Amino acid sequence: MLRLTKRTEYGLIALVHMAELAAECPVGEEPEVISARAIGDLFPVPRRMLAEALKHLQQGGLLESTRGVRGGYRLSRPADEISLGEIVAALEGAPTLTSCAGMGAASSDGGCEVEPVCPIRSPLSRLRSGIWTLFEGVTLQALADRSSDPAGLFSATG
Amino acid sequence: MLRLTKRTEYGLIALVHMAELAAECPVGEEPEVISARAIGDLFPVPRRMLAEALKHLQQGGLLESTRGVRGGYRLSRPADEISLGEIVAALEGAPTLTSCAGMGAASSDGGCEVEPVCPIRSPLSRLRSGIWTLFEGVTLQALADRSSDPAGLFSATG
DNA sequence: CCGAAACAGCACTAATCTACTGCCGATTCG
DNA sequence: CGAATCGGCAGTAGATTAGTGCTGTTTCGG
Repeated sequence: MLRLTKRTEYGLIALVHMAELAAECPVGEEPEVISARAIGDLFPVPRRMLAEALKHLQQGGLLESTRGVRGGYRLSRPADEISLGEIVAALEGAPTLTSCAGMGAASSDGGCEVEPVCPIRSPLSRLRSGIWTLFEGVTLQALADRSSDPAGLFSATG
Repeated sequence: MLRLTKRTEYGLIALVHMAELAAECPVGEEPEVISARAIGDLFPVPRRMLAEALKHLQQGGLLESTRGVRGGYRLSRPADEISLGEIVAALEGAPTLTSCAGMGAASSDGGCEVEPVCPIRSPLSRLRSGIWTLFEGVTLQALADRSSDPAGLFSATG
């Protein structure tokens, strides 16, 4: 249905919040970590699901985690070096667009019956690239910057 | 999961085929209609699902249907005047991207709990527009033109 | 040393959506 | 009148999503 999952939404909310925290932090200093519980208290999202999203983001290398009683999460990089593409990829895998996504030669899973004669395989692949490029061009910084004008989101790509 | 449905895939396959039929047709003449059965014989797709997709496209105003024994479907407009945005909208509704899609004031369905404090509502709305713009910029003609280079799909937008 | 806080990993359930099929009515050609 | 075709409705099985619970491991602080 061309929709992001809830987990991705929750992850984005957390990331945007962390980006704002980092923005308020003095340059050169590492911002404090924030726990899943703390984020869950700020936004009315299911705590457990939020933790799930944060875990995925950590595994994707976008967040650093600290364990223990004063532990929590923190952006592993500046917000302007994290792309929406990476975020979505970490949270729900690379956008596939179609079921016959990227299984070019390795279509041994008995997948797409249409493939040998599929007239939309190539153009859809290009479209997928287009969406991917769009996502790559949007940084977490741009998402977090609420003061930017509506066109500002895509400033990198035009 | 940011994926199109099978119905949309089947609809696209049919549309691309019809665009190719129209391209082979002498200028000024109306191309012959083609039945769901005929398309189903050309591509290994479930006939019934294909018919479903074609019905939606007809209801969306993208196809003209003729009933009866020699009936079938035909593009209601030239292929270069049909955008992928229209196609997707007809087949599976406008891209929502998030669950709290476009329910700005009319959020009486008890939907998004986060909405009052949601930090990603606005940027995601802009992103949705971006994807929509991308889809609007791709014509059925471009999808059907298999000889075009990979960059050709987005020639309209850059 | 011990307990509380927090991350990490696993399995499970319920609801929703998707893919697909079948049937019957209406229309049109021959 | 019969066959082919669109048109509409309902129903089923599987996959995906959303959400919850529990247990283990790490770390801080007393």
